[in-house]
Amino acid sequence: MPVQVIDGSPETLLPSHLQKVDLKYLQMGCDQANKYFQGTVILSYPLTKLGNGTEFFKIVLQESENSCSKTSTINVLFFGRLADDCGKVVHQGDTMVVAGFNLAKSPSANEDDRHCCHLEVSEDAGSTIYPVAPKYTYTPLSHLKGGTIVNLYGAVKFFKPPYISKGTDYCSVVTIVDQSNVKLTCTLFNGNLDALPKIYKIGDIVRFHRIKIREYNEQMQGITGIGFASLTFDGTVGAPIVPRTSSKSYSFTEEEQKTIEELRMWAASNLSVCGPTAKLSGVQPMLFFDLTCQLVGKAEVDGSSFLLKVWDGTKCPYPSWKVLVEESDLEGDKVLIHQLRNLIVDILVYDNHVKLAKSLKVGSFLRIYSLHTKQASAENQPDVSYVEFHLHGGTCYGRGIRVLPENNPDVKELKAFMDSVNLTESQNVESMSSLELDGIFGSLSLCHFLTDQSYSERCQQLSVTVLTDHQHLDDTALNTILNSAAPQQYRIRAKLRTFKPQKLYQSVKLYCSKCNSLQEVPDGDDFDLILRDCAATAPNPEVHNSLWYDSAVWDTENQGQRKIAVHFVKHDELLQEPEDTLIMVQGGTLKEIRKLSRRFKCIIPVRSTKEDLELLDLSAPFLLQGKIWHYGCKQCSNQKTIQSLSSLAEEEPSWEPTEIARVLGIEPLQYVFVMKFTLDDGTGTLDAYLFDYEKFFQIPASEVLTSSLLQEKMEMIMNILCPPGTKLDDLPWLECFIRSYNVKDGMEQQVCYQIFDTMVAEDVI
DNA sequence: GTTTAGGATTCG
Repeated sequence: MPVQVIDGSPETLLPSHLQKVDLKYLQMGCDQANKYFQGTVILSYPLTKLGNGTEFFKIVLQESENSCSKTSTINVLFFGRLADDCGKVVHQGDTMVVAGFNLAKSPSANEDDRHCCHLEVSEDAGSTIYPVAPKYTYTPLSHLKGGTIVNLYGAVKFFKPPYISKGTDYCSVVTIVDQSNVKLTCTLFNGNLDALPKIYKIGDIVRFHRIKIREYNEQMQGITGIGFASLTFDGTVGAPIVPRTSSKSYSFTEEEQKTIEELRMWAASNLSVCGPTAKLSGVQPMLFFDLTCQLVGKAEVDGSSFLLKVWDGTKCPYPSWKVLVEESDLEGDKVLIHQLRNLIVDILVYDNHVKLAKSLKVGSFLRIYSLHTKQASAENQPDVSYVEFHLHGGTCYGRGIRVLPENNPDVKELKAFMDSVNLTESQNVESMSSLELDGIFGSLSLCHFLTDQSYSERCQQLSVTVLTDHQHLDDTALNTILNSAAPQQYRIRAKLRTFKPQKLYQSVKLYCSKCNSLQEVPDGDDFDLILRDCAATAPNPEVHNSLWYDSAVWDTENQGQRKIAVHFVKHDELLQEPEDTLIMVQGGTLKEIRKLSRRFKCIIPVRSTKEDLELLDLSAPFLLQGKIWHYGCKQCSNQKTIQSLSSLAEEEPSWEPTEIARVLGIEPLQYVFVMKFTLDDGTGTLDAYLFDYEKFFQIPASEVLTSSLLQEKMEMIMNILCPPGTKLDDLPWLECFIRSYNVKDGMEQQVCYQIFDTMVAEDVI
C-alpha cells in the first residue's frame, strides 16, 4: 500500500525500522532506505503529465520543527500512480510522512531557496506516503457561520442526484440535517461525477470535509470549495459502516463510526425516510415515485426526449404505453427485450436528462427519481386506458437518474428477484399477455380485480410461500427488523437457510390455549399400556345398559379373563348408524380400538368403577375420531362424570369434539406444528417460529402423526422450501409475514419472531 | 478563471 493514512502519532505508528531524518542531514550519497521525512504541505501544484505520459505531482513540504530556518522547505516530486493517488488527496496544511524516497539534486534550488536536494517518490522506487490524519472537528449544523470552511456530518433529508449543469460541472444539491434539527442545503459542483457524494437514498449519512459556508437568502448554504471531500454511508441502523467515496485515502476513526451510528439512530426516529419508492407491480396512475430497475434498452426519440426500456422483475398492473422507435435506433439485446416484453416499461426522459440517459450502459442498474406515471387513453379508443412513464425535464424534487453499483444491497436484492423470475417467466408471462390481449383492461375497477388475481398467481410462482393477507405492504429487510423495537409486524422476503426440528414428526406438539402450555404428543405405546392396565379389571356389569346407552360384552380367545365391553350411545332411545355413533369402550387393546375407530364415528375409552363408567387418565386420549386422537390438558381440565354425555345424546348429536370436551369438563389440547425457521435475506439472519394448526402447510397438524401420506407430503414441502445441500443463492424465496414480540428470559428481555398469515404456495403443495 | 444552482413536480 503506497499510501497509508496514519491516525495518530507517526513516531509510534510507523514501521519500527523507519527513522526520522532532519533536512540538515539529508545529503547526496547517504543511504536513505530506512529514513523518513515528515513535513507540512505548504504548497501543492496541479497534477500533470510528463512528456512520456507519466503522471506527475509536486508539493513543497516544510519541516515541522524547523520552520524559521531558511532551508526548512524541500520539494517532493511524485511520479506515476503515486502522483495520481496523492494529487487527489493532499491538501495544503496537511502533515505528511514520506518514506522510501530517492534523493536527487534540485535543479531549482538557486531560484526557490529550498533544500538543495529534492525527494523523488514513486511506486517503482518502493516509496510509501503516510498522510497524517488531521484531527478533524465537526461543526453542528446549528453552529454554522458564513465565510467559514468546516467539516460536517448530516443525514440526507433531500438530494438531487448529480446532473449535468449548464456550466462545466456536475451539480448535486443535498440538504442535510443533524441532531440539532437544523437543515443545511449544500450546492455541490464537480467536473468529476465520482467526486460528488454517492447518495442513493433519503436517510443516507454524509460526512463533508472542507465545505464552504456562506449566507444566501438569509440562510446558511454549503458549497464546494478547494479540497472538498465527502463520504457517504448507508443510513440503515446496524448496516455495515462502509464509506462510499472516490477518495483513495481518507481518515476514518472509531469515534467517527460512533458518530454515524448515533446519526443513524437519530435519523431513524426523526427523519421520514419512507421515500416514494415502488415496484412496477405497485404503480398507480398519477404518481411520482422512485424506481429501482435495470436498463435493457435505450433509443433516441428526438432531440428533447430519449427512451429507456427498463424492468424490475414485477409486472405493472396496468397496460403501459409502448413508445414507437425505429428498430435500428434501439440499443439492447433484442431477444431479451422480446422475452421480457410484458415486464418491461418504456420511460421517456426529457431535456436535461437526455444527455445523461444517452450515456447509460444497457444492463446497468438505475434508480430513477421522481418518475411520473400518467394515465392516458388512445384517441380512437377512449375506453382503453394505459399508463405513460415520464421523467420530466428539470430537477425539481430530486428528479433524475443515478446508476447504482452492482454491490448495492438493493441491486443485489433486485438481481436475486430477477433471477427467480427468469425460472418461470415464459409460461407466466404468456398467460398474462393473453389476458391483456382480450382488451378487457378498459375499466379500472376490472383491471384491479384482474391484477390482484394475476399478482397472486405470480407470487405463487415466484415464491414458494404466499401471504394470505397484507399483500399491499412493502418488504422490510431483516437487518432493519433486527434493529427495531418489538412488537411490530413486517412483510419479508427471505430464504430458508435451515429449520428445526429436522425430524418433522417432532414438530407436532399439543397446545393448551388456556394455559399456553405446549407438550409432547404422548406415544401410542403409552396409550397401549394404559389400555392394558384397564383391561386387567373386568367390566362391571352393574353399570351396563342405561337410559342413554346399550352395552355389549365380548370374551377373548386365549387371553385369560380379558373381556371387551362396548357401550353404544343412543339418541331418542334408538341406536344410530355406526358412522354416526359414539361408543365407549372398556377393556379393548390399542389394535382393537383402532379397528373400531374405522367403523364408528367416536370412541371414548373408559373403565368402570362400582358406581359408574369413568374416563381414563388424561395421559390417554379422551376421544378418538377416525385417525385423530384428542387429548385434554391435565392442568386446566375439571372432569365431570360420564353421565354428562347424556345431555348431548338427547339432542341430535353431531359429536363435535369441542362439545364432547365441554360437557366432560375437559380443556382440549390442540395439535400444532412448532418449528424454528432460520431466514436469510442477504441483509441479516433471523430465527422465526412457525406456530401453525393447518394454514401454513395446508396439512392439519392433528392428522400428521397418524398418516404416513401426510408426513411424506410435509417432507416433500420442506424439501422444496429448503432443499438439502443447496447453496443460499440457489434456495427459493419465501414471502412471509412475521411479528416481533418481547419475551422475558429471566432478567433478560429477548425479541422473538413468529410467522403468520403465510402459507405454502399452492403449486408447491 | 471559480460559472454552474441556490430543493419545492407534471408540455412531451
